[in-house]
Amino acid sequence: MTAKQQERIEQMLRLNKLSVTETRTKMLEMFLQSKSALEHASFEKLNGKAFDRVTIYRTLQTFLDKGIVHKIPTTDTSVRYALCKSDCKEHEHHDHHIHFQCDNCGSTTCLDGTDVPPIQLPNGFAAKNVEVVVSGVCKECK
Amino acid sequence: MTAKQQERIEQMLRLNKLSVTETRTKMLEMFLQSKSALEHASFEKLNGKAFDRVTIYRTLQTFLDKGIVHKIPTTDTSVRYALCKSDCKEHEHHDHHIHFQCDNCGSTTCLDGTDVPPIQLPNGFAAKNVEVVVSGVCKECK
DNA sequence: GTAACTGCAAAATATTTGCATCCTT
DNA sequence: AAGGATGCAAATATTTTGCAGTTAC
Repeated sequence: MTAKQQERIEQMLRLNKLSVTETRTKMLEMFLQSKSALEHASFEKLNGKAFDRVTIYRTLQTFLDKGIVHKIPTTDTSVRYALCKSDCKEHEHHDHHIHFQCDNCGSTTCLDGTDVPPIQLPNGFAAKNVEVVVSGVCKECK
Repeated sequence: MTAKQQERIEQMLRLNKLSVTETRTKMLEMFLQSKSALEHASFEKLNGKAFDRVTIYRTLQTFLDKGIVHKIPTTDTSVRYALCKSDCKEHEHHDHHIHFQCDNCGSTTCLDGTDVPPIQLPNGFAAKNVEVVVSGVCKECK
């Protein structure tokens, strides 16, 4: 990890009033380095020293609470997480981007440059958040 | 259950080469009567005789395999199911409608009349299916 | 030093599998 | 009668909780 990245991670944690620990730093490092969304299992099967199962659950929950990561909806039971953009605040997410799930390699990617089109809802429904999950074949697998 | 509904359910099952059993009939009846999507737990907490846990798992999987129901993506771990339109075939779903998840009552609804807008993907990605999940406050809770 | 974080053990939940029995065709 | 469907028991897998020891500030 570069000094710059280390700095960035520490800042993310401090901004959210979280102490800088080894587990949190390494998990955030994984998020920053990964092109696709991560799931609980991603953190368990590390080469070398793995994280404790329980700590992973708790750390992911903390990151969610603070708005550092967001969950990505899936049709399988797996829950996937990805880093939020910098303008997400606690309990106030602004992730208006599209998620892409590859049927071939199973990876989930946030397509940051792609906007979610406006959705027309029936009368009586008030939209607060829109999630778009496109599935198909990703760039790498094509 | 009306005779007409009974007839409809039997037809759904026969069309998919499934034998008409009490569990399947009652579960389909629940799907037909429910305005919102159902989850595993919905079938467990029935007044009166409940279904066996394992049978529910197996029946939902069978319905999925045959294209009778589809899964709805969620950000919590819960998996929800809703009836497919009649033109869904085995392993070939055509559910291009929007799902609405209420933050207040937790219900998930299929908005059948609402179309999914075309999504522009980055180069290299090939879309096969698009899922849109809007969350907010539903008609009933407003 | 204190509060927050982690790791182990164990409890609570959720899901899957095997097999004997029962029901639909 | 035969194959499929169900229900029970038990094996797995997943998630949560409690608590004692450790680390960050």
